[in-house]
Amino acid sequence: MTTPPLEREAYDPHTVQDRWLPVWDRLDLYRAGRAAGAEKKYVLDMFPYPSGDLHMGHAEAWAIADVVARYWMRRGFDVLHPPGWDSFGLPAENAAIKRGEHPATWTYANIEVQAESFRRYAIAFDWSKRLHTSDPEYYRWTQWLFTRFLERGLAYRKSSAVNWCPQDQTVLANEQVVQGACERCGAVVTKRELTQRFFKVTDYADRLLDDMEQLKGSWPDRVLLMQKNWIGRSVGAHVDFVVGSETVTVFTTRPDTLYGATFFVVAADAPLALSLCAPDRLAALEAYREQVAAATDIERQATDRPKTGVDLGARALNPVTGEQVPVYAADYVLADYGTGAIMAVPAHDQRDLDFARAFDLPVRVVVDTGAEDPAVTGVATAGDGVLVNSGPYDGLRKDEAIERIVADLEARGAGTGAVNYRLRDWLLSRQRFWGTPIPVVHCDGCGLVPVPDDQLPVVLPDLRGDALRPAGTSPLAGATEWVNTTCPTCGGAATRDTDTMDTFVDSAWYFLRFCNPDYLDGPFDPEAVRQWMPVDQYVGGVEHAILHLLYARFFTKALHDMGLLDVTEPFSALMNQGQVILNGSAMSKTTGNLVNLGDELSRFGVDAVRLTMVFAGPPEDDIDWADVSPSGAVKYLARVARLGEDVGSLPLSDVRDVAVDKVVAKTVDEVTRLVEVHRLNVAVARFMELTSALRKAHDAGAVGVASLRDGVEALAVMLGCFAPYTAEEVWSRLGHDVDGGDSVHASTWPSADPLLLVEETVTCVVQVAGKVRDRLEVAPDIGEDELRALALASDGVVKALDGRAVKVAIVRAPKLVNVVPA
RNA sequence: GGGGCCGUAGCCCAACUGGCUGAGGCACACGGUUUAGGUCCGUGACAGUGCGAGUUCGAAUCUCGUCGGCCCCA
Repeated sequence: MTTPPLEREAYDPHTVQDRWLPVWDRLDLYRAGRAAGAEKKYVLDMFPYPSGDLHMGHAEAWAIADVVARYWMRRGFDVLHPPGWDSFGLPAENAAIKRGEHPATWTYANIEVQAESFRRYAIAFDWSKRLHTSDPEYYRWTQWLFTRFLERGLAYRKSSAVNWCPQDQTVLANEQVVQGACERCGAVVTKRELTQRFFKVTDYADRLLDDMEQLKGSWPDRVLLMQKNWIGRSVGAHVDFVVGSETVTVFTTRPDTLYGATFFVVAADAPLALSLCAPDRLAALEAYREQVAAATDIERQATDRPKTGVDLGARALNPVTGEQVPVYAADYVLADYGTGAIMAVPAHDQRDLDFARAFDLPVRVVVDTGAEDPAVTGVATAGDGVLVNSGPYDGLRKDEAIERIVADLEARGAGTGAVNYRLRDWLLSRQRFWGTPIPVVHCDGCGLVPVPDDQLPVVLPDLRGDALRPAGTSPLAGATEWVNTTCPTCGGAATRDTDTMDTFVDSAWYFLRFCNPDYLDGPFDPEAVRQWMPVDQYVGGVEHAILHLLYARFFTKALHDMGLLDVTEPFSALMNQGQVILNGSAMSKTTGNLVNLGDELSRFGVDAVRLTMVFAGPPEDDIDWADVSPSGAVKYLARVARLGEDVGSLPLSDVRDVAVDKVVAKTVDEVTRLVEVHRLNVAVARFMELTSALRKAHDAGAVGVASLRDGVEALAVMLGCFAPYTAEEVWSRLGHDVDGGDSVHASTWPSADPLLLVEETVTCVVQVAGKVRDRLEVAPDIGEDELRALALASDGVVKALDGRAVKVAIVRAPKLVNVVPA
């Protein structure tokens, strides 16, 4: 191919993009399996939601992951890097209502726009692995998996007080309620008593917690910490209190404080409060319950909130002391945590103490921590200590006491050691349209009947526009023809379940489907999954630290237990890239604080935007677009292109220049290490230094042409992972027949000749009292004594000592000697 | 209230297990190139590492305190 000469004056990135993109498409460079037989690597970004075109955040995340993917390709690994879309969800539905369309119209149009942007952005995707979760070919298998969970009792229905978003008109999982508000729309979440479907995540609480051990070091610590806190395992005991004719079990982490339990509290909104209440207190309780219903969970749990409650006129029998203590209903105890009831130990729990002081209840110290009496100070003592006022347990240390008391409770059948979790089961049903239909049929005769596998998928009916308006029940209920069906078991009249699944169900297993998205005989191809799983590098925002990552881990473990998967953890390594912000705050359409990715790409070109993204700082740091300089990246890339042109046009020769070879080897060595540990910004800095060094060598007279060519070639290969277009341009300038298949993106990562990395002399710094006074060129393997003698005799040292005696000379051969004067 | 992270030039950020008063980029200044204050090439200036103390032969790096910012849990 004859390439038009590159204009000196203007390096136009768009020309270069237009030149290479079609060539790459034809060469099909990134297909998984190209390096069949080589060790595999699976690189994955958290797949995007198709809301409009790609934005700056996408550009950062994919730029980072693409460097990793391309690096591994250059290193000879067989790399899977697939594109896909998390394409069910509310924004499509809301858009469809507004436009009077089907949600698919908006969704698939956006997917096409994003796909084209990814292509132009030069992400090294294997497009043959593309998937969309809203395709019937995909959600068929989401339904199939749901049925498996159902069969194993891992999916179930129950009635409970659930989170309800009044804006989106649907229930939400606990994980989707952030600070009391809907994670998606921000509306304040309320509670509703509804029958909903759940996944039994709590069955896996221990393993989700314990298996994090194997993720340590390759997942960010803070993500592991957040998951740990979310699961919230606490060890303690269940203790049975008898209230009237009922036995009420409480969970406590402090069974050692049973002697200090001076009252008993049930959650005001729990049904238990009503059943324990004395008849003459019912009116007061009802009034209080109304008040409580109006408060949000955040308000209820605020520590500085005045404690309120109602005396239920009942007594609870403490199984250890035989004491009868008063029973209150209060809102600081939550109905859905533990058993919804607690034994209150005001001396050693701050909230109990606050309540005791408000209601003038006794405070009895049973663990002597050495601190002052909580009844006096108002500060509960939660620390370690020795038991007092505790009958036979007096004098025991806290941990001994816990052990003994639990044993005694168990012996008497009044309690048992227990573990409690903060984690709740995952509420998966939604009252919205654009999601995976729950494949269950309601039959009067047979009850709830799962749709048989051979009748999947249960395809969404064609609803559009106003038919999708949320009304508190799923829009699917309005599709009469769709709802009315026959029972797969008895053949009689039956109705379909009208709820859809949380879109987090779709994304809890997509990484498995990616291994072979065309597989027809199951949700994923066991052979392909065995080959590619687990994901070697997962890249995504920290906002999924709990939600998606917890669900994906749960699915992986559950599928493992079903014998469908070998692995127990889906993602071996996780990287959280930062956000792209502007002028110190998040980009937002509503405030106009926004940079449009398409505009930036038009102004600076793809490579400059990609390079700016990775050069701005460590991948996990936020990038303030106002602080960085895409035009600087443009200039740098133009410099590289010119270097490629100049060096490429030198007459071929075998002459080498060891100095150049050394600089190149050193850069290759360093960049390799930097990319391995994802210090991509530093790697770019090294590229810039190498570029300057090669430029200088070239301008100095171009001896050692072979070294120069090899240097530019190595630069092109490495830079190709970051700035694929410019690198290809340079590669082609060096004489490679890209059109014929010799693309820089099919080349091999350079290796640094170890011999070139060895320095034959090292500069030894000679300090006197910590200040540099001389430098010596010494052999790298110089002996300590020899170096000490050399240093002491050096001019700088003699001068600095000025006749003073030497107390000691610290020698760190071969790099440093520090002479300490007496 | 508890726990964690961070603080390097005007700005963004490097610096392996403490060891050469510290990389790269942006912005800036000067010189050359130029019709051009643009591009390019070159040169240069700018930091003693938030502040205070300690440990050490030696501290950006370790310890303590303090100020400031961020995150998680409660």
